[in-house]
Order: sequence, then structure tokens, then C-alpha cells
Amino acid sequence: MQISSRFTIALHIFTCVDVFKDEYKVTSEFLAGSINTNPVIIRKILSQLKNAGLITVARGTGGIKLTRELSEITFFDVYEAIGAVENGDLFHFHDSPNPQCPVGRNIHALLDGKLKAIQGAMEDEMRKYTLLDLRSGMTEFLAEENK
Amino acid sequence: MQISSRFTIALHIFTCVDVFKDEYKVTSEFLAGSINTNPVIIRKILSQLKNAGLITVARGTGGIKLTRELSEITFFDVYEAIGAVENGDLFHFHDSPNPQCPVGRNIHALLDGKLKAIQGAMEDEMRKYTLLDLRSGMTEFLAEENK
DNA sequence: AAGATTTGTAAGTGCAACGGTTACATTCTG
DNA sequence: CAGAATGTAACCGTTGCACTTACAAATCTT
Repeated sequence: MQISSRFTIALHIFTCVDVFKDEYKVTSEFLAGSINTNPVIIRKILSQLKNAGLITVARGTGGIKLTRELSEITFFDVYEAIGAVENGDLFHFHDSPNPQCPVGRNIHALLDGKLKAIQGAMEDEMRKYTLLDLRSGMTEFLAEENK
Repeated sequence: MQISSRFTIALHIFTCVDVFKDEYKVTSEFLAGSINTNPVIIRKILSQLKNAGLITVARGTGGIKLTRELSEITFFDVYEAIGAVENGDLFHFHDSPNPQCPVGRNIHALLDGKLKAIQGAMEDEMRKYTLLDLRSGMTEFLAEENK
């Protein structure tokens, strides 16, 4: 299993919004064009980002605005907003191990801390990258193209 | 999305094999009892662990043996054996972003390294835990129960 | 050699999430 | 009001997961 493409799509959206904000009206239609998917998919993701308080979306007129600086939004914020992982648990624990079995009734408590540490390592790394990193990286790529 | 319960089941299996190896014949049936699932599920997972070279399984007579010391098998080895993540990629990248769009044609290259770093942080943490840690943790839990 | 036990595997079921799509009400601007 | 955009509900097809039944292949015991 993989973490939903909604996560990478969200990052793609943020990049587009900033890159094109002065040049085009960045609507769900426009974004769907760059991402090559359906506008409704985009709107659903925008909805999640809005509910998480990362952006505002203007109805009718269209237009997406960040509520914070690019440097103040990390990959982790986006990952959380998207709900990329059910109940916040990366690992799916098999339910109801046999309580009659000594191993069965203790395995959950035993594994829990270690699995949390593993997931935590991933999430901590996610906190290191901001949307500003993404934006400046894209600027470099585009400059390279225009050489 | 979550990482398949086959991963936690595999860890459960390893724990049982070691805890019960002198006391019972540890068959797929026996394991299914502790884990509370179907023997065929267990056999499939055993098959993957075997293909990865972590264990040998005796047909007919039953019996599971590790090919290395408990301390020589990490959570990462198990995770890899199980194929918990498609193509080895934790993140699902939306396919075919629009190559006509400057962002679309560069987003993949831009994100790739960062996503790999995030996945790498998780996998490195996985390498820190061995089956021996699991075994000794279980021993402690059981000692606690018998107090 | 026969019978019992166990693994290996194919085939099929039900379910849930994902990505996609159509359709339409709602909201805002001009 | 007309036009443009978002918000959502409803539905589809596909895929992977967990589970189950069934049976062939391998191995041990007697």
C-alpha cells in the first residue's frame, strides 16, 4: 500500500498556486490541467486544505490564498491536512489477536511504541521540508530550462 | 492508506516461533490461533519470509526455523520481505502530470529526492529494531504477568 | 507402502478506498 | 440577472486486502 497521490497532488497544487498567481487565474480547472486529472478531484483536495486552515478558497470568482507564508507550511502540515493515513496510524495492526495466547495478548502493547517511533521518524523528516523549499526548487528548475 | 497488517502479523509470527518453539509444534494452524486469522493467511506470509531467505519451512512435518540469529533480523528486513510498499515507493505519485505545464513537467524531479529522504528516515528507524528486541520485550511482559 | 499431517497454491468472495466522472445547487462578481 | 467558479452528492470501475474452501505435493510414522 502507498500513501495516496492526494498528497503529491496537494504539493503540486501549492507549487502551481504560487508560480502562476500573477499570471493566470488559478482555478480548479486550471490546476486539473497541469496535474492531468479531474477538477472535482482538485476541489476535494482544496476542501481538505481549507478545512485544515492552510488556504482560503473564493467561491464564484475563484482564487486560492495561503493563510501563512510558504515558509510556514511544512510537508507534514499538508500530509495531515490530506489525512493520508487512517486514524493517524501508518501501520495497520491486525485486530483481535487471541487473548488466550500469552503472545497474542501482549503483542499490541509490545509493538506499539516501536511502530510509533518509526512513524515519528517519517513525520519528523516531513517537518523539515516547507513549501518555500518546493517553490525555490521549482524556480531553479525553471531557470535551468531557460538557459 | 496504511501499511498492510501482514507486516505486524509477520512480527507476531516471529515472536510466537521463538516463544513457543520448545513447548509446541508451531504450525500455520497454531499461529493462526494466536493471531486470530486463517492458516492460509499465515502460509502466504511464511512464503514471503521464506522467499526473502529469513526462514525455512518444513513441509509435512511442520516447523519454522530462522536462517539467522534473532539479533540479525531487523524490522526493515521483515518489511522488505513482506513487500509492504508497492515498487518500494511509499508515496504514490500522480501519474502523467501535464508536460506542457512548466510545473507539471518538473514536479516529479523536484519532489523525488525529498520523498525519498522521508521514506528513508522511516526505513532507517526500522533498521534499529531487531527481532531480539521484540523477543526480550515479550519476555519482560510475560515476567510481569507472572508476578 | 499406507495413512496422517502439514505446507503450497489456485480460485473465488466481500469489502473498502481510490481515482474518476456527471450533474447540479450554491456563491460571488460585474 | 448572467456568467463563472466552487461545493457536494451520487455513482462507476479498478485494485488490494483479508478471508475462505479446496486440493495437490511433500514429509513423517508405523
